[in-house]
Amino acid sequence: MTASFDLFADSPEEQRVALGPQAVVLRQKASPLAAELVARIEDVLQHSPLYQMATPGGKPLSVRTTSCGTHGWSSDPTGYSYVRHHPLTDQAWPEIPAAWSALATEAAQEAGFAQFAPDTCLINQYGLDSKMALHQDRSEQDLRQPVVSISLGMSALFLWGGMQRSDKPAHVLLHHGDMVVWGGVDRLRFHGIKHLTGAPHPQLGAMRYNLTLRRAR
DNA sequence: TAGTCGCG
DNA sequence: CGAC
Repeated sequence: MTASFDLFADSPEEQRVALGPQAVVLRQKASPLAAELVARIEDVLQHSPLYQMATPGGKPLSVRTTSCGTHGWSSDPTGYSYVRHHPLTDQAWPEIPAAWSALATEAAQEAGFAQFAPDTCLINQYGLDSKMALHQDRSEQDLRQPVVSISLGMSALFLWGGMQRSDKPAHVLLHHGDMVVWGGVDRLRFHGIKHLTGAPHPQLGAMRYNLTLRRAR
């Protein structure tokens, strides 16, 4: 079931936007918390450098990616999977910053998913030319566990689709500090990012980071 | 097939 | 929106 209209997040007082029975956008009022989240990105990237992945068919992704947690999401010629080591450094992924996992657990709770304990966080860095085609998150072992996505930096146009790739997606503008949580009947909804929009971010410049916290195992 | 193209 |  796809929304028949576009959702535009232009009212700052709006805290929650329902995307489905078990999917919601949570917007933070102020951003001291978001600033703290941003500060931890630098820590993680220092030990876990961004790199460019490609689809199993060999098409490069337009985002740069890295991970933290016990597992990291990976795409390579053999398919999508979770791996325990950074493919370039061969080192174990750094720990998920406590501020990130605590916030993800809290957001999941808010969305109706109790005791969410992420073991992986995918970090996607978007530039002005980056986008993400419609896809499903389905490499996780237990699909009863939700997905928590945190937006930082420039705003972006989020595509919220249906259970089939051809379903027409709703458009949702995501801003710095916004979180999207989805699970249950909405867990396999197709989603993507059309493009960045608005002004460069004061701290991050013409960049957006998306933190996707999941339970891989 | 987490990308991109070609057709309408 | 199907096809690769």
